[in-house]
Amino acid sequence: MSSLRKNSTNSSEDEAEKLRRGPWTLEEDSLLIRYVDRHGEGRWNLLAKRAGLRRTGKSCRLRWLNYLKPDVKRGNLTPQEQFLILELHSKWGNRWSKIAQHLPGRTDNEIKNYWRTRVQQQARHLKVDANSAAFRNVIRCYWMPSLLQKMGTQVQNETSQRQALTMPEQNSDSEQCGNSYVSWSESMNNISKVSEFAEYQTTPFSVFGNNGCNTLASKDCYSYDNTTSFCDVETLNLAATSALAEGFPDPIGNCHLADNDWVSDGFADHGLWSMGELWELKSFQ
DNA sequence: AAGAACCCCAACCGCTGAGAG
DNA sequence: CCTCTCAGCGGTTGGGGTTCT
Repeated sequence: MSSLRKNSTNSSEDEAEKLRRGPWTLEEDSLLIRYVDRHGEGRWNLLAKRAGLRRTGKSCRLRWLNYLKPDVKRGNLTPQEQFLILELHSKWGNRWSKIAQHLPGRTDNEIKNYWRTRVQQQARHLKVDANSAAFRNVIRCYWMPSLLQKMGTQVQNETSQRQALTMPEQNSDSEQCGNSYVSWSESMNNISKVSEFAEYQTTPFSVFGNNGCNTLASKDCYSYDNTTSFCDVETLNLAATSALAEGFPDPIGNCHLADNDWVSDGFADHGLWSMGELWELKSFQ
C-alpha cells in the first residue's frame, strides 16, 4: 500500500508503464466485471492484459473473488456463520479457505479478518493466548453457547410462522449423537435446517442441559437468564474474565461438575467440542 | 471541536504446489 | 528431472471510518 502512494508521486509516463496498486476504481471494477462476464474467470495475468487493466493478475483475481463476484455476501456475519467459524476453526485451525468453503458467499479473507478482529481481539482483552486451552474454553463455554442462544431466538422467530415440523435430515457422514445423527455443518449451510433443528430442540440451550458447560460456568460467574442475551462482547468479556480469574489456568478443573465429571473428561481429551459432541452431551443426560 | 486511539477490512506480500514445456 | 508460470493460501499492512477523551 505504501508503494502505491510512492507510485503516485512518479511522473505520469512512468506511471503508465507501471502496474497500478491500491484501491480499485469504479472504472477498473467495471472493466473487470465486463471481461469476466464475457470470458469467464481464470488466466488472471492474461485477463489483466486483455481487459486493459494495469493490474497484476493476482490483484485482479483477489478483487474478483473477494469483492466483485456476484455471489459474494456483504455485511455482518450471522450468528450461524460465526458459530460455524468457531466450530470449524477448532477443527482445522487457520485453514481459512477450507472454512470459507462451508460458508457460502463468504471469502477466506473475510473469515480471516473476523478471526483476527473479533476472536483474537477477545483473547487480547482477556490477556490470554488465542490458541490457549483457557481461551478455547471461553469460546466453548461462553461464546458458542451465546451464539446458539442468538440463533435460537432468531430461529424461534422464524419458525413461529411456520407450521411444518420436521426432524433434522439424517446424514451418512455425520457424527453420532445418541439416537440421532446430525451433521451440524451441513445444517448450518441451510438456514431452514437450522430452523428445524431449533424447533426440534425447543430451546438451543437445552443442548447443555442442567449439567452443561455453560450452566456449570454460570455457577461461578453469572446465571443464565433467558430474557437477557449475553452475546454482546462486554458481557462475554465480564463472564470470561471472571472465569479466567477463577482459575482457568486449569480449565479442566474449572469446568468440573459437582455431580458429574464428564466435562472434565471432555476437556482433557478434546479441543473445542464439535456440535456433534454437544448433541452427545444432550443425549447423555 | 479536535486530536488520539481504536477498529474494520481491502489489498498487498511471500510462499507453496500444480502443471506445462 | 528442471525451470517457469500461474493459482491459491495464509499472514500482514495501513487507510479510512468510528469512538473515546
